[in-house]
Amino acid sequence: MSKHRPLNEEALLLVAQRFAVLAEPMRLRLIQSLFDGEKNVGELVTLTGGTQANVSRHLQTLTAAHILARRKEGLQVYYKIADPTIPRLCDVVCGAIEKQLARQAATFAATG
Amino acid sequence: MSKHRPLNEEALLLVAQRFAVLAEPMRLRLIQSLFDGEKNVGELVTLTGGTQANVSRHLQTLTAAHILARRKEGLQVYYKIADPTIPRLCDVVCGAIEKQLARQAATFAATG
DNA sequence: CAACTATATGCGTATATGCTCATATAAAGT
DNA sequence: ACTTTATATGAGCATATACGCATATAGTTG
Repeated sequence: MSKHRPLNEEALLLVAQRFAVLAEPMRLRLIQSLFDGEKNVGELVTLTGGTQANVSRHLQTLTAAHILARRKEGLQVYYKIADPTIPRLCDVVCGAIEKQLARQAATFAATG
Repeated sequence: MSKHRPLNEEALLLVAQRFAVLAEPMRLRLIQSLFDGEKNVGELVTLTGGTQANVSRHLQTLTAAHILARRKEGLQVYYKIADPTIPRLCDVVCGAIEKQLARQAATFAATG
């Protein structure tokens, strides 16, 4: 997007959609819970504190976006992070937010 | 988020909010238009094809998120990208999408 | 100060989407 | 086949937000 030629409308929508998928706290919780390896739905329900229905829905959304991958094993369904760029993406955003908060804290300390 | 300890609820909300800001096509168009330097609202209206009111609102949103910075010069207001991580962020997402589309294309070609 | 220009904003509406409850599906065990 | 367990999904509700229209504000020029 910065190194490349300007995106056409279609590509732009895809980028927006991808950001939208990552713009839900519960989905971020799920992603975070999966950073240390695959887990089944029940485990994710426990870890995130969400309801089973809601967790299942969000897992659907993340899988449809090719961010997670599904693996069925008997009654359980195991999910894992399928998109290797996700951790980097999250790191970049976290870094930006940390910097922003630090700057705000500094400004507050200086002028406040 | 991956290298760091798990985020607390508050940080998680901030990350989600930041992704949400980037999840709108018009805002991505504005960001894209600003990759080659600052522009005023009128120029951005022309470049993006949006209405003045809508462009102004989205610029507000982006500025509130500290993604853009505002500079007033007479009647005009100039905006520019203030967050240096934005281009990288967009590149990461674009790269992921390109890979995904390529993989889908390959699968389609292989299996018919 | 009146007219004009550039930008911002209040308000109403339409749409999208997250959440819950109940129920469906699928797989396993008895 | 029936029951139990794990996961998915349909329906309805509540909320968020993008957009358009009209208007307000700020700054400039005559």
